[in-house]
Amino acid sequence: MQLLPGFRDFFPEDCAQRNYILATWREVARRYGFVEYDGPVLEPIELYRKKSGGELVGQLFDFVDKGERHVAMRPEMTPTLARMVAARERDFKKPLKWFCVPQFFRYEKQQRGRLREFYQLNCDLIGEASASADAELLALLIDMLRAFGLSQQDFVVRVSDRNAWCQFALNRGVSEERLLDFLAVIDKWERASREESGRRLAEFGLTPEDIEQFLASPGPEADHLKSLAADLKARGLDGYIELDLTIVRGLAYYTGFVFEVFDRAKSERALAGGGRYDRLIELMSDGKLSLPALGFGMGDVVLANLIQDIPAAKSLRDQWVAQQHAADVFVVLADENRRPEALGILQTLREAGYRTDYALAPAKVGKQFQQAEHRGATLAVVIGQEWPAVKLKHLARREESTIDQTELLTALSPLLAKS
RNA sequence: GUGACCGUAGCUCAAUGGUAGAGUCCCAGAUUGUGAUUCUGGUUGUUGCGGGUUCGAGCCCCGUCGGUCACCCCA
Repeated sequence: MQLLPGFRDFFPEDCAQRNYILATWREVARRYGFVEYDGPVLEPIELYRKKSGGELVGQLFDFVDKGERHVAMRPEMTPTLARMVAARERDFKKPLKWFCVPQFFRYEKQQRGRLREFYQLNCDLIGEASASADAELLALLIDMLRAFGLSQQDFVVRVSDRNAWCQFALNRGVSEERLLDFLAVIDKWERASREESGRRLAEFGLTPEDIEQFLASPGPEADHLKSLAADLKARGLDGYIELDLTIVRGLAYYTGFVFEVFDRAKSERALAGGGRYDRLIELMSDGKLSLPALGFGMGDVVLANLIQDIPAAKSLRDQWVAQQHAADVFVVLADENRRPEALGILQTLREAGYRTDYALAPAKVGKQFQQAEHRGATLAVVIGQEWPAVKLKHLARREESTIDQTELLTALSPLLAKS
């Protein structure tokens, strides 16, 4: 039996690496005062038809359940979040700072950095319309990536503003109904040829020169981004962002400020992306409630690739993983006749909270030390003929002492104190 | 969904159309109570799968499944 395409087994090492990412996401989000929430993995398909539109609907893992409901595995969090907020908005003080680390499903052809199943950190800030909220979210995003050992040399946040383009277009006579079509041309600007873009722009009475000129000197339409940059400069984080108006993003619901994160080497896909969606909650609540909101998503697949590529980030991760797996104490049974005493010690150590391991089957002492080494143990306790005395050995320092077994716990604890 | 390339041991890879191999990993040993290195021995394949051509196919042809990359889009 082979795996379904785009799905993963997590063997212990993979699982530890995944958990490292999830744990770091949670730690940094909480550092910024965000609280965790979650929702169902399965939703009625209408939830996504109503909002996501276009691409995402075509990528749904959907089916009809036994109650003949048409359902879909969640491909993103924002619709669920909007529903949750709309349902109990009055129970929470504003602004809401919520995050979650859900597993998502999208029926796409898999490639590097893109699977059919993945984890994604979602951070959303709801109920605050000011630019300071935009800056706060960007600071969180930047610190999040820095927590993985990534630096200014490794990634860049490209920030943009859809409103700047909307004003630009309206000032030049583009009708309001055609704004989304116009944004789609800008979205493809970097990937399409100049001729191709020119042909599309002609429909709006514009030329590539108009676009190039605006990109070079945006004018007052981009003032919002300037105050954003000032905020980040005060935090010393301005080196991580770049103004790039070619960022527009595909999703239809973004209303203003938008951004994407890329690795500097450009060898991976986008690491994260997000922006403002000030009208979405209103749409999801059928007009009953209107709250400004913004958020971003960061997937585990591209991030894991980048961590693997950047030595500093890789070494941080490996350190974390090794520490997760390491045993504190390994009990070496040097004399089979002392097995009952050894099991007693083993149990005492475990009840004291130490990660303690031993060889299940009788084995030579040398082999048991090999196992202790392999388990990353800090200490070995040798139990044998000298009972009731035992030997306590610090494996890395290769220092051994003989003590009475009743003194074991007091002798152990200073050696295992975390530095 | 479209196109190009790829598919050999758990992993990394060899094998002019002529008996499928190496390294690594794993396991067991090297004068009966201490970790490394080393040495010795051992296990592993319907060559992704199914057809076809041929005296003979890992190799050539077709299909299929899976992977990689590009398009598309995004995490």
